[in-house]
Amino acid sequence: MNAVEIEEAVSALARQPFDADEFPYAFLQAFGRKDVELKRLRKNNTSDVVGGVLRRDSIHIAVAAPGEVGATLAALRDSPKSAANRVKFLIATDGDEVQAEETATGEFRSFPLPELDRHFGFFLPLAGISAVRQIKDNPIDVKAVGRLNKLYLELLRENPDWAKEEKRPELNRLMARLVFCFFAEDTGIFIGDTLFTASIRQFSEDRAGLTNTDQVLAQLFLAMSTPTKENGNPTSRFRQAAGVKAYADVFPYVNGGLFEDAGAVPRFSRAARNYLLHAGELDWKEINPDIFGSMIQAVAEDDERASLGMHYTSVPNILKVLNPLFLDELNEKLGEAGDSVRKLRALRRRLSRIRVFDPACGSGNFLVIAYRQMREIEHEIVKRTGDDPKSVIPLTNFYGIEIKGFAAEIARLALLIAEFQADSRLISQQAARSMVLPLHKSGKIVEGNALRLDWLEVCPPAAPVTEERDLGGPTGQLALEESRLSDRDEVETYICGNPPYIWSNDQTAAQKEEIEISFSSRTKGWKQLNYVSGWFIKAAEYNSAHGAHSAFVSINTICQGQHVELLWPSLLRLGVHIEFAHTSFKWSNLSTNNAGVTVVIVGLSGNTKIRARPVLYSECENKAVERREAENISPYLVPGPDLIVRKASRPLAAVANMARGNMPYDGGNLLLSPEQVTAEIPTDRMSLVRRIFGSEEFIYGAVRYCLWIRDDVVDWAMETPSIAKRIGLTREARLRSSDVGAQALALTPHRFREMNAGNRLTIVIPAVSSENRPYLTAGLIGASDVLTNRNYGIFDGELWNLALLSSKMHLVWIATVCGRLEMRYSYTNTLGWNTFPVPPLTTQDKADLTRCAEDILLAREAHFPATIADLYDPEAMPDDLRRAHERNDETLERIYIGRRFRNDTERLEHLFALYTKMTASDAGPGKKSLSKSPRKRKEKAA
DNA sequence: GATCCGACATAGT
DNA sequence: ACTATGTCGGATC
Repeated sequence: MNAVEIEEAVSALARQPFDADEFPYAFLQAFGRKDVELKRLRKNNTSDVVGGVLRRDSIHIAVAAPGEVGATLAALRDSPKSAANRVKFLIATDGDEVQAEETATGEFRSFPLPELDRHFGFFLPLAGISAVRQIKDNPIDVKAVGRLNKLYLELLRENPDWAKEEKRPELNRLMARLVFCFFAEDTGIFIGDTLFTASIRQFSEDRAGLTNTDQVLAQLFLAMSTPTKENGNPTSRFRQAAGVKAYADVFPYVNGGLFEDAGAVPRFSRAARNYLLHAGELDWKEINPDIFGSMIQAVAEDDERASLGMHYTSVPNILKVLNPLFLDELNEKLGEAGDSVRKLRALRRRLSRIRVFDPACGSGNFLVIAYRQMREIEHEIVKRTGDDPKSVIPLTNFYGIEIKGFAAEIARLALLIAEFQADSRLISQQAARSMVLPLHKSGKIVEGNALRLDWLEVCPPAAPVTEERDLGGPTGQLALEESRLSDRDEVETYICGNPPYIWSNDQTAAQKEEIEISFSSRTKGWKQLNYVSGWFIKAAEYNSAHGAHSAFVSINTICQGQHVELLWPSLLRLGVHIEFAHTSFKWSNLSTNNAGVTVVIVGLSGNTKIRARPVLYSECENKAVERREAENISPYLVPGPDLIVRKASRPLAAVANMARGNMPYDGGNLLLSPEQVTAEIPTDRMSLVRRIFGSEEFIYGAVRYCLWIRDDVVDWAMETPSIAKRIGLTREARLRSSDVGAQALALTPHRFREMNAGNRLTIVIPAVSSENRPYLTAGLIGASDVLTNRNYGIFDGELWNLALLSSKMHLVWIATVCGRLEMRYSYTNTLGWNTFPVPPLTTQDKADLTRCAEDILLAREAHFPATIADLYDPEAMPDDLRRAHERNDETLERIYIGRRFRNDTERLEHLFALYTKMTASDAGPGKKSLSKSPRKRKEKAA
């Protein structure tokens, strides 16, 4: 259940007659507990309080005798079972009053039962939704979205023609208008705090099956789009001429684009009318334009309705972008200005010339937060100078591109609401009301595809702000004056946002084409770029040509592995630099079903820098954010030069070759459990069975077998029916695949896609493994064992290679240049092993390293049967194994520089330097040519 | 013929 | 429902 559904269920419960026996279960049910769970709870209730029900890790709830609520809550609190079962909430009610306590915080609430729905945010953790302050104290956003969603669906049901593409904009506009009207009547923008809802209730009829709500709404909208004599200019068509009826004439002129014309209104069924009135009953004053906006976005999108838009960027994450991008610097300037009126006024002028542009703006979160923060700074300036408090920050300085029409509409509205709220809060309610109408121009939000639009047309090259404001809105006069005073001031542009991430395999043809347009002339590998790359290149182009600065939240792989060589040369060639960055952190917002993705934030400069030193932020274990200054931040988001490690098909250093394991591509038919081996494979065919290792088998010691059938023994293998059957099933599975490569493999169904194996021994390294272990866990498997594609192997290689793989040096290298799965290490031969810089090794070096590798293996063996996972548990790594690794590191690092490295930073610096040297001598003075050598290409063509 | 990747996937607890 | 930690196979080179 999402928050909206829970709100509805809780409201329903609050209205129901009180049933003492059932209430605890009904309560749990309202918070999304499943029927099976409730059934189990009824049978097996461990509460020791009379009338109590206890659910482990969740709640201890009891129905009290009339008037005994306080005593019952105390009993719940004192019950040893509450603590033992780590209960989150204690609740007691007698049917009239409710008392509740959150155990973790001690927060206490007491309220009449019918008001339960007002407090549902308090209990949201019961449903696994961690309540952020704003939602907890202010469930209005959730309620509002739920009710609008109902209305939207009902309107579509009643007016199927409005679901068509060409009608959608009108429906979107209608919803935005309604939100504005609800907001306006609750904030005193309309005179009388129920003017809008009451007018509808009063003047629209409610007869069975028929309402004229649409006509009434059309009248009200007509009034709001038509000037009165006082505020119209002489050419306006005034109310009377426009045919505005008397009951609508009490509404003010609003226009501002939102009410540009009367607009069409769809038919309202009786239910739709009720939903409309019901929505109007909420108190819209406290709406959060950011939260509400991102949630309401889902109302109009079929694919998002299930999650109800809980995937928006949270305010803390938005600030991680905006603060280093420009807000920190403004606050710094504010501090420096002190009480100097001249400096303060200059800073205020600067604020009026800052443009914020989000080319993936959704419902405008980033823009709204940026606006709010800028208003706070301006407010502080005004407090110190005593100047006119009317804001000089025009909404027209806020630009956006959004592909979904409804979201774009909401973004414009959200900015207007944010402005009104800022005026109310920072100046006065009265001033806010007097300034708000008629609405002036909101942010310039363009509906369209950001990768196909010309950003310069959306947000034209910096020019002084001289935009005529609509009929002297709140900031118009002052903004004009200011801009006249300071035409020579520079306009600053900051690009920000959270664009969509789609990896190359999941992109649609259209999306691929968009990437092609931006990248095909820049890089060969554009087909493998993540969709988000499109925003980076367009921002870099804009920055570099117009001195803007940009910062995006992005999937972290943009700064890892192959992406670095695919994307970053194109960016760096434009002369942009990483001005600040935030290293990987896990995406999170209010949602229970958070997107499973790890992100970075990358801030790009224009071709001039505003900061002397770039700043690198990273989240420590305790969630605090560490701030480091650096000479330069590399595309890998580590301090260091803009060095890019490119895939190599052979090792640069004189080390063994590494190949990938073997991909089954078998629908599970070539793989066997030990039981299947005993049951299906006759003893005289056991030579066809080998033990096979994926990452998991290697790390956890799980046992799995496979059919390993060389071409010369296929016929002999096929004699056994159970084996023949498995081969047949493999053929079918491969034929079913949509992949042409897989279908070709159907011709050799006895084979894995590859058949790589060692004759003597194989050095193994898992493709994906936990980042929590102190070393990469390479090891050995036997002569007859084989690998799946989840491992890389050095077949029949010398043991000193294992010493390299097991070293801190290698870990540091892999952690930096290879890709990651979330935070896991994602090892690859071409990026990690073949590029690993190793100095030339003497025979003695190799002998020393071989001994080190043997010692590591011996230390592991001493703990038989501990698995690799046991041995490298970060908390419990055995001392002798740790010492063996220490000796290995000591030996290897002496080979590099004659002593131990002081830390990982020094290790990485040295490795990068060595890499530069090795690639320079390798590719000659022309430096790395992107393509293969001419000779090789010819070979390929032949 | 060989691969890097995943607004992830899934087994445990 | 979190937490921990790696499957699997495809479009692409």
